[in-house]
Amino acid sequence: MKKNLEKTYDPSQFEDRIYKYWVQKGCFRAEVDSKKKPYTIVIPPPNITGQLHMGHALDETLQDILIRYKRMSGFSALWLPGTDHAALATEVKIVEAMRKEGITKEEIGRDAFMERAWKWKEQYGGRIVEQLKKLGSSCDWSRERFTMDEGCSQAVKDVFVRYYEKGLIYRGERLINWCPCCKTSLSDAEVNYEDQAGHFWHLRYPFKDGSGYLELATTRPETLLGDTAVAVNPNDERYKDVVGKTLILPLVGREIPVVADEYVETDFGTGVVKITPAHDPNDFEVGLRHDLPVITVLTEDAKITADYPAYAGMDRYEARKKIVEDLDKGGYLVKTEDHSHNVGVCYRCGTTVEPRVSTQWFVRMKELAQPAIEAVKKGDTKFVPARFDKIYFHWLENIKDWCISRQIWWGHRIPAFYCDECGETVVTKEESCNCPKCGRPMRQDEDTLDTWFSSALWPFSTLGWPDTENPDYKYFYPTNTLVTGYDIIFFWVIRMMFSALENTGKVPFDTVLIHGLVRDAEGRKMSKSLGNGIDPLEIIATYGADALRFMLAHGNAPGNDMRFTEDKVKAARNFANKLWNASRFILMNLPEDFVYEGLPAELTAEEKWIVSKFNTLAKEVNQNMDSFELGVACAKIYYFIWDVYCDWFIELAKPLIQAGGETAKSAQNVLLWVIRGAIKLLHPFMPYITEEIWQALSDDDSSIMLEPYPVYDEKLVFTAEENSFEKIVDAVKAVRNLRTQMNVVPSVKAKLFIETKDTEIFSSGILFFERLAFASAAEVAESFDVADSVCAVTDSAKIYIPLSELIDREKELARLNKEKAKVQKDIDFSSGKLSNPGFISKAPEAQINAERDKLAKAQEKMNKIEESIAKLN
RNA sequence: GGAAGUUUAGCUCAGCUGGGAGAGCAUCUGCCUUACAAGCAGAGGGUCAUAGGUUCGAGCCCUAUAACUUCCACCA
Repeated sequence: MKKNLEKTYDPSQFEDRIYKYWVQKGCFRAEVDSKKKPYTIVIPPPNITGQLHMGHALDETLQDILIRYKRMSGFSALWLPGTDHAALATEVKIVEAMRKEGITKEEIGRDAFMERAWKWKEQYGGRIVEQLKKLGSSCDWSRERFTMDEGCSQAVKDVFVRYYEKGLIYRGERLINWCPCCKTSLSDAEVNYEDQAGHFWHLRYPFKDGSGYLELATTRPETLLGDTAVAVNPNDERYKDVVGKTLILPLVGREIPVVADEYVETDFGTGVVKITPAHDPNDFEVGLRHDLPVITVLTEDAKITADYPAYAGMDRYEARKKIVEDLDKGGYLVKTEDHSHNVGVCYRCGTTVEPRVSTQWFVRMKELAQPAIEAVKKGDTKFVPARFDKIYFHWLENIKDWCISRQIWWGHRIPAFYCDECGETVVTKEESCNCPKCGRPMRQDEDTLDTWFSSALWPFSTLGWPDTENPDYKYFYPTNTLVTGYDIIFFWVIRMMFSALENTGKVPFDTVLIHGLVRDAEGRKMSKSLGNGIDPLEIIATYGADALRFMLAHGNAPGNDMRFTEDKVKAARNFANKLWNASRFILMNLPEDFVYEGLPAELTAEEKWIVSKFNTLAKEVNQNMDSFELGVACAKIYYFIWDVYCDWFIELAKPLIQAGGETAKSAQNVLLWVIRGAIKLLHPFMPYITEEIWQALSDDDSSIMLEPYPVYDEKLVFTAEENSFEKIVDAVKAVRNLRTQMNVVPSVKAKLFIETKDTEIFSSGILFFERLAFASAAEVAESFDVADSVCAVTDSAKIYIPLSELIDREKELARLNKEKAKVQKDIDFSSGKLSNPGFISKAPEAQINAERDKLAKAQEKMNKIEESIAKLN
């Protein structure tokens, strides 16, 4: 079995090689297997425009940990990968690239543009996938999907037609969010709000009858051109008399009414609002209530329309300036105030969104939202952590209809056809169609669908739906865990929920594991504009994917943000190095002809000690993993490997190996058994190093990925009597501690006299004292009388160290008294608790017994300390 | 305006259904002990934001307060 490991841990030497090995061996492939339970994760498909960032790295790491854990735990575990066409984001990038070449998309036309876009996809779409592989992601690449591949596109059409036939989709003229730069509509979720400094212009509109003016305030004077009314609150005493009167719109001369509407706040501004139904969502609603005309004054790129010659062609901000000027000249401007307000911007290009009236397709949300709310209320789908269900409910309960049509080309074209002759509309899955009324060829809708419309179907469209007999769909759907950041609950999780319930009748997943953001060391969001982003690929190149993964998983709780610091990655790399060297030590100390036989039937006390600790670890790790406490599981494995296995058991094993013969052989088998188990537990977190070590420790080329995950084993539970090695550990610690306090350098060895009732255990541990407690020799007896010595005390032993030349009676007395005070505190605490009638009568029995046990041990220790003090006096 | 989160050692953060506060980094002391100085052995450091309450017992549960962060809505 002996294969050597390189002297230093260098992940760049093996990570890529191992990934290839896994792929070649088909380790990631999930099979439909009726003998196994399925476990499915669908990847949140990264955009084809994307480059791997820390957010992806965290998201993929968590998914890979889960999928590897489940795969090793005997599930048929499918992690289904793929990418998203990212309609608008991609189109923006392509248009940008074309602009540099001096071409516009209108010039080349739709077909040529699509050809170019597909080429772009071929060129860049694979990049992010290759980057995912660097992380060690164990996706089933044979099932890789794309939101615009044939199957997904089919599902999109199918759902659209289904919704249409059920009346869940409609087309209509509404005021929608419009990006004048991307020249498309946006859904509510695609608008971000930011604070902008602006002005508040107080204007006065004259009454037609010459009876003076009505003063109002606005942040957008340029929309005055589209005003069709002025509104006041019906309960506002100040304006009671003006309701119903007519005003003359300055600069335009249009006659507009004063209407009364509850929407107007009496105590904001002057209590008078100009109403521009075509360019403000609230005004639009007011307009509907009062049957006001809707006058669009801005073109699709936010310039004043030709209807207003004085301003025609001016950009909205240019027009604003000019109109304010003109208002001032005309005596309509009362004053200008500074005012900061929230402005909606396009989530892709950051341009200020312009509300605009246009004909769009909408999904009727009320009916769809209800089952999605109920599914989470019933617990069919759970959020981890649970608090995120509040955000989910809040959004769904206040949801408005979803604008799904986009005026761009890259995406799924809306499967609706219109007859230019008779105005008939047909929605169909067919590529083209003729008018059912007049028989003429129909014209397909020019628009495409919101990119999230196809993402919403991802959990089932990727598994073969709408073919509900598809074996993958039948076996792997519904999926199990969805892992994503809290920032896309609205965009994606909610839409998957209602889409799945409506179309498949089932929730798409049983658990949504939410993680936070990876921030920079100062806690700021990583962003391109700040330039504070850290490239995961660079970190991988320097420290290895295992170190990055471990860092991302370690000590992070679900839903919480984390800060990225290189120090944390270094700590993770150091841990990998530690494990690497421990493995190297084991290999170095195996004889040439060694054959691993597994856990020996007879175990020594120290072997039972480590086996028992490992068994407990396996139990806890499984529990933590099952409840998504990955960070906790990770920390426990770290602690076990470093602080228990390396710092204690390997040190204990050294003298055993030196002893040779059966003692050595047993120790070597236990060393191997535990490390093999430990790296299996660690494998989901650090897949590469554990595989590399596994293969070095194995005779064949089997993969650790295919090993069963360690679980708690009842047979490895020992009695308290058998598990007494902890007493030696305590004693060694006490001796070390004492020596440090006495400033004894390690090179000074001393003989130990161990006074204890547990003579058998301590006798068998003598060699450990020599090795770990700087002892030249050790003697064990029930009683000693050692002159001129200092004394280390535990609850089970008193250890005399004759270091006469170092002993200062006064100092030793002070030290023992300090120790005594500490133990006295323990005694007071426990006895106080035990003499509390409330505690005795109400606390669980196990708790009481544990307290009694603690008290007994403390008293034992106290007796020993008092003896030592007495001896000094 | 509504909601959520955070507040624990100098820094970054864990702490599972309530049972004497933990890690990493940093600091201090001593060690090149034949796997590892990316290391080993020790040490110091916390009124768990504040004030109440529930409980035999509270970092954890309840109420209020404060500071910070985020999300949603949005008043022209």
